[in-house]
Amino acid sequence: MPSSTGSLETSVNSHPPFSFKPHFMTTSFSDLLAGNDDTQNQNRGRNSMSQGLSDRIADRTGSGAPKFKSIPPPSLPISPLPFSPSSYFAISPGLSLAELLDSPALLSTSNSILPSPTTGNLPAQGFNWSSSSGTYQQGIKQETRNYSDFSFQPLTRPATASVPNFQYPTSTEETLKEQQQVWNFQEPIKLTDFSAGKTTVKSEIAPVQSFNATIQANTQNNVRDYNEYPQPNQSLRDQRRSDDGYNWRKYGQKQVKGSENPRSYYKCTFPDCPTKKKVERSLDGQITEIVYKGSHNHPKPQSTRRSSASSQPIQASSAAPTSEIPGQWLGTRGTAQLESVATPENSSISTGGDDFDPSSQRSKSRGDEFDEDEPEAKRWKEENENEGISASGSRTVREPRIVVQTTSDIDILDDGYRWRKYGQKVVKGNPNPRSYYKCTSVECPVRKHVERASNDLRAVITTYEGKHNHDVPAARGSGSHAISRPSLDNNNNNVAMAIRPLATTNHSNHTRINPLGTPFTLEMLQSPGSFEFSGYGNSMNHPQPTEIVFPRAKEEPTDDMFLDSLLY
DNA sequence: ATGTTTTGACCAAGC
DNA sequence: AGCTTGGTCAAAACA
Repeated sequence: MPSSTGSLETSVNSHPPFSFKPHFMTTSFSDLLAGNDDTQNQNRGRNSMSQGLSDRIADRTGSGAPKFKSIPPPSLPISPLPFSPSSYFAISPGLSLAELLDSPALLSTSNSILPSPTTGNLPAQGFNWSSSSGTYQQGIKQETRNYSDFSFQPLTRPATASVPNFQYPTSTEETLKEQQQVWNFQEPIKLTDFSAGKTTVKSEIAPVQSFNATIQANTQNNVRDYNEYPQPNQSLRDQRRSDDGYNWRKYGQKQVKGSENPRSYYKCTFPDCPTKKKVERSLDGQITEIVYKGSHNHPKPQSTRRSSASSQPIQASSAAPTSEIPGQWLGTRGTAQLESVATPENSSISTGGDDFDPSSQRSKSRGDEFDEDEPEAKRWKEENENEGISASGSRTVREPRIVVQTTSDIDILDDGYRWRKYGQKVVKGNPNPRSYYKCTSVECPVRKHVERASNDLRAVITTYEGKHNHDVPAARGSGSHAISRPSLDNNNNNVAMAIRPLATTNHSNHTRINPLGTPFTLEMLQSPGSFEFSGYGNSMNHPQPTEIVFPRAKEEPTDDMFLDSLLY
């Protein structure tokens, strides 16, 4: 292995604790629990920054016109971990599960689903993850505090429910300003891996917190008129600012098999930072997939010259944006640096340890960083809603995938079993990579692979092979998951295929962490134990380190049953 | 002068 | 053992 591996292993260990801190409300759960004033800091920062927003915009654009798509979505503030990480996963004391379930956010139906290419995502799981507490979380603290400081803090305006605000007001500036603090969590985020990261295996000290997160900005259903927003020309400088805040150095490019899109390899330029990312972009320059690996072991550079501005080609076409980048990249004419968008932070997911320090520049000023650029919420929304926009306003179907892969190769997919990813391949006839997983149980022969249908990116095909010779492993920190769910054995054929057509409604921005609203699909009926929720909207998948477990739809064919299981 | 990108070559893993 | 493929290196080119 390259030398980089070595540094990776060492640096990762120093990573800060992982935290997942959804700021569904003005005050995050964790804040409510711990009285963390980080949010306050953030809010202050945002407020202050919003004051000078117009000025900054004017300064930047020269026209005063806001540039909505030129800048990465607001990175989620990553707050320090002044207390047990478990609190990050805990539901506010005053908020019961029932309340959560009753909340509009949870109960609202949304058909906006977007499957992870590798796993279906059950929004509920994401919710579980974010809202649960339990032994697993403690385990995180104990075992993996050195790794990822994972903070998930969508800041939203006050809400009655503990869910991100997915609604996105569109027109007025006031609204936009207001939305600056709103994180439109529309992308299904799958967080599947919290197991030990392989990058730290050598250390043999403490398993490192890691996770796999797949963020899919599938927005084809949320078509918005491109002309609906200002489309100022974007200067190079501005575009350079449109990054994830980190500096990346491109160290390679490859043409991967099965895809005509070249893949670029980037490393974080910070000394000894193990973070890498792969960016795949289509021939027209649009990013089709971003895969992050590892996590930053340093705060985001404060330098005005952020990341790879250089690392990403800038397509400045003032007249005819031919290659709009999906999601946030598509925004302004010209283009974009994808990476920025894709960065876990921007996605409200951060593997990096940066920002964990409340006193860090980032923590304090993150809001500034983005707000000064533009209304984040709007941009974010657009980015998520739009898959691609041509100069004429027509859209292309884009489905950029943002995958945070950290170092672990153990996945706990949402079927309750633990899976080890042992390969990924692009098979003939389907340009979409197929992720191969093995059940991690000893001597269990079951394997499965997941791929996105070639003819319909909204469909995910999950194929199972073999039969589990064991029960569903108890969920870490809970076990309820395993308990409630019948083993795959019960009806597992040697080979089962689950095809999950994704809903194609136009309500992605309404997507919520809503296990109930997710349509039951063919997969639920066919999948031998694995029901993978997905959504265009918010969908976070998470291993089962949570106490709140949403049973698989397959097993809970009805909402009532589902609720019952949750409220037992 | 410095840092980044490009790109062909090399290496390792998987089959 | 050989082939394929993905990931990385590193020198040259570029900014």
